[in-house]
Amino acid sequence: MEAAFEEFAAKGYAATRVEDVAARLGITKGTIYFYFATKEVLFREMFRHDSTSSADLSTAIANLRGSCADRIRDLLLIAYENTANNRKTRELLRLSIAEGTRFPELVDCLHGQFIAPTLAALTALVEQGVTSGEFIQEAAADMPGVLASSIFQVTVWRLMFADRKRIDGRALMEAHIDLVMNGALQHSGRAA
Amino acid sequence: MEAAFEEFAAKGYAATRVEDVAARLGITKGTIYFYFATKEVLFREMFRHDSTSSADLSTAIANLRGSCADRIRDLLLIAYENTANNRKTRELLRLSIAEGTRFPELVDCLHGQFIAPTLAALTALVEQGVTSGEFIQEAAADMPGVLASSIFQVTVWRLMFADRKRIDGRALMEAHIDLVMNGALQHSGRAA
Amino acid sequence: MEAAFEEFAAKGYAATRVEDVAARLGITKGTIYFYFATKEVLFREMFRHDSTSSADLSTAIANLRGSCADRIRDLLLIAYENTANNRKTRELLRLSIAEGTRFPELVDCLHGQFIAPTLAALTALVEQGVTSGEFIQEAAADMPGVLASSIFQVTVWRLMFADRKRIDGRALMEAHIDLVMNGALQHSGRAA
Amino acid sequence: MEAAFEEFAAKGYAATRVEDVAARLGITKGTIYFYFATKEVLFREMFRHDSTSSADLSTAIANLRGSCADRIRDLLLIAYENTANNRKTRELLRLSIAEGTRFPELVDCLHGQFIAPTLAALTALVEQGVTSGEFIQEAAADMPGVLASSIFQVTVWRLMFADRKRIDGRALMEAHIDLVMNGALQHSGRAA
DNA sequence: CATGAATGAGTTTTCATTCAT
DNA sequence: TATGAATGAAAACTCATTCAT
Repeated sequence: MEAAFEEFAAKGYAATRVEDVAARLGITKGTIYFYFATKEVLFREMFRHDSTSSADLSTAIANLRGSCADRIRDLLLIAYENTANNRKTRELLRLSIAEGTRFPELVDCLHGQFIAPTLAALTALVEQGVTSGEFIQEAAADMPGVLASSIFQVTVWRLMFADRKRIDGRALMEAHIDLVMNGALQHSGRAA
Repeated sequence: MEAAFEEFAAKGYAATRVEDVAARLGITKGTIYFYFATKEVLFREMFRHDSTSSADLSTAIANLRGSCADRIRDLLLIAYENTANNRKTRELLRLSIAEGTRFPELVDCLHGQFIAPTLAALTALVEQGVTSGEFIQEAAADMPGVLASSIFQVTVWRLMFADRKRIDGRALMEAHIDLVMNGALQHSGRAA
Repeated sequence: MEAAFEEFAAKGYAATRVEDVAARLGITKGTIYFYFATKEVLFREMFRHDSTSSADLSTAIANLRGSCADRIRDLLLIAYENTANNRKTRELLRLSIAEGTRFPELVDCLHGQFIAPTLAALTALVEQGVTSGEFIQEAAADMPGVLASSIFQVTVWRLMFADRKRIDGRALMEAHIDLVMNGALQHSGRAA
Repeated sequence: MEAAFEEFAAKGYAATRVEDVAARLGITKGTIYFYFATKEVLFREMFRHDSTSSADLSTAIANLRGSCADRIRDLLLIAYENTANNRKTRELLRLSIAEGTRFPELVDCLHGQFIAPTLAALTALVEQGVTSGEFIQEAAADMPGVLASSIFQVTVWRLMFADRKRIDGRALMEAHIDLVMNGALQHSGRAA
């Protein structure tokens, strides 16, 4: 019965009433308590369930083809679709930010499911690119973090503004990747 | 009495008790209600007060010197200090994400105070850079958004992990700016 | 659970605590709120229930026998028993007077249940009496109102003085009817 | 400062806030407490003041002229103007009915000021009329009460319905007096 | 005299939780 | 399994009352 997700996502942990979750399912409070000992347990299990059930990246990563830059681009776009552009993941991030102080393990769970694997894959690809001479040496250490940043940006933007201020997430992702790869400065010799 | 900020930031709107806010000030509930009609009013006024009172960027922007790239770098570092690296602003962002559905005007207030001015200043600087030939034409449209993304990233990271997973925000900011300016690819001719 | 009547009748709307009503039933506050959304709803439903549930006059009216004067007398005595001499109705009138400004629909409800039907029945009987020549023409218009007045008087008297100043309601009713029918003046020719 | 009357009359004792009374005077709560020890004292003094300050009937009674029937009619009309048709007295009656259980002395105060004197004067006039042969013997005992009843009726009607259901109080009073004096039955010989 | 700030006991209302059926 | 009634602890909010200024 993890459509409890809808309620918690919409109102937050404290403001959600167990009865609301039940009502959404057309059942009564009592039934919820038959399956979950407390509201907190319900929240935890919902969160764990929803953050675990998502498609994992490993197969996608294995199927990447092309230059490192290409594979990074594709990986980021996949990650984008799975997180910033995926309502469920986005709302889990909202809950992580909102209730993170109260439920740190859940935040770490989300980290382990989405953030860590993505950063790890990026790190691997970047290292390959440096080894193969595709990327400059100095960029290696920070590239994974820098590349991932627009995913956070788009996610937060959507959580904050919903439909009030639209943003073309995919275009921003692509522009971001492009700039990080090629740079914005006119002169082509390396500067800074 | 806007140290109500501490309580709301720590526990969120719904989970904060008016009495806790009072206790933090060494006064009683009744006194809070003498000044604020309801808990909601207290929250709104706290939020508005704290998001308005912050130092504005305008003077900082006026004092920027150097090339466009230099000024952008300095502007972003200033913005970083005022937002991702400023506890109050960071927590306001947490509240915006957590309670944004319930209080959209507050989210928009925060946007008007921090996000919009920063993006506007970045846009102006980028345009200057394009006009002066410092930046390539194609980068212009997306650079402001792309440049700002690491601020979101660092903010969200800190909100989620607090001290559990440290991040060197400033270093990431600088690496991000550097990469966006120069690019990561080895070959110096423009690609993609 | 309309023994909430007792509490509201005894103390008025504002001075009655939901907890008192619960205590009278040997249950707790929460249970009251399980059945009634607010104290106001509880009051409204109690009032409506108690003013509606009372025995209606229609059958009693149908069974009246004798001259118009006799039937009027009997009708008034029945009305007296149902209102001035009926604790529940009396207290509903108290609440109507006390809380009428706040709950005008309830006052009108009481009017529709008790006052209007009684006045209508009286009017019908008086008209019959005039048609049949039993009553003088000039008395017709005002008789219903005049006849009913002692019911108000006795009710108000009891509400004000309870047992501190006793009043023989029925005797006063009968004397009232008798006087209205026959007049108090010695000379038997019609005067003024 | 007995315009506290307005507040208590409008909302009843329990629902009136001391602050409302102060606000009506453009002063603050504290000032009220400078003059009156408690809300209850304020209410009592207001009630006593307003029920005492009214014009007394004694001089009016002394000035009555004409037959007993005429003097009774005039007395009742004067009483009507002073009570049923006088907003202040009417509202005091509302308070007597509403808060009578809590403040019985006030009810008795109102009785002593308005009801008892009127009934006493009526009783005296009726006795004169019986002695002089103007009224029939049998009517004597109940006439005062019966005559006064329409005053109660009109008062209660106005308290309950305000402007929602108008009533011509004076016409009803006069019709009532007329009927009690002359009777409604066609045949002029004494019946019942 | 008058006020405005402060209080704290009390009241309405909410809701997680229990449990007999 | 599921429910609906019931609870009680807690939270929002109210307001009579106090009192230093």
